[in-house]
Amino acid sequence: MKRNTWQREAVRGALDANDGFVSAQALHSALHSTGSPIGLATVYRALADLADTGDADSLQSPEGESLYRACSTNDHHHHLICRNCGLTVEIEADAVETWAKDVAAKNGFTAAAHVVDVFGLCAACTATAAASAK
Amino acid sequence: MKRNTWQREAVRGALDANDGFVSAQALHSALHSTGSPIGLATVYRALADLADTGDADSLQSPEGESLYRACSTNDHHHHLICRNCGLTVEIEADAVETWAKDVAAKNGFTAAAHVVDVFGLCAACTATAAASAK
DNA sequence: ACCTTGCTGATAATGATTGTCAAAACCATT
DNA sequence: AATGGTTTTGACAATCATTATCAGCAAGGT
Ligand SMILES: [Zn+2]
Ligand SMILES: [Zn+2]
Ligand SMILES: [Zn+2]
Ligand SMILES: [Zn+2]
Repeated sequence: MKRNTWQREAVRGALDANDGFVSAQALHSALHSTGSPIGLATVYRALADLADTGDADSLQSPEGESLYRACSTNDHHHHLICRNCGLTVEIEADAVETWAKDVAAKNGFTAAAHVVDVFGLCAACTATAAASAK
Repeated sequence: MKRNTWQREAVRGALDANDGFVSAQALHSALHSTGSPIGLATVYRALADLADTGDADSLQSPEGESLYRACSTNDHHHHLICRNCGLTVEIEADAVETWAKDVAAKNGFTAAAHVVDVFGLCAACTATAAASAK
């Protein structure tokens, strides 16, 4: 049976309080800074659970770290992520969905899944970068 | 200045000899098994170089490992990868390219890059899986 | 051949993630 | 509210890929 613990709530809450994708380590730090004594391993476990049940999305950062996010919908969708501040925009892309399905089928592949993420600099970070570059 | 060493050639050659994406570790093992005394750190460095110069493509496996591949073209393209045997098919997707550019621009993002990969089971592996499942 | 300087490789260090396991927390039941 | 079977936790060790060190080697220009 699956039990309810304050630790799980804490992780879920911390995820919700965050706009963009966060690493397990970052989330653990954030929780600690608010006085929570939650353990690191527990944060990892809670995040893995949330990802399993579809309550959170996860992806690999370009550096290979696992990042997690609580999304507004549990429907399949993708993300546009600021590589500087982590700001994330959820995006739908029916065109990409059908394209992925087609290209897999045309090549005889089954059980196809896909990874589609766009990384960039958000408007705010772009402005900051331009200012500091002068 | 950039020097030519047999180590670099060895890594490039080993990459070429391989159909799909490989990890640095796997490539190092493969080289060792052919009697090459090349060092692990050197394999990592050579692969990073090849990826930098566009002579190799790299991506993060779903498990977070960095994988490399020598592609037939150095033009921008994506991959359809068998998650069982590693067979890789290079795919172009102009539609996806413009979509990625558009979605970034429409949200005020600059310096946009994207990660687009399709994972599945190739025809051969699908057949094998079906047979053993019976 | 000589010299300068980039390259190599054995090894240590790093850093994220997972495994361990006794103690603590849950929760249905008494 | 106390009990007991089970799950979860958390401090810490263990993994595992990747990177940093740094002294010795070698590529290329002279
Ligand atoms: Zn930003
Ligand atoms: Zn999709
Ligand atoms: Zn296959
Ligand atoms: Zn592309």
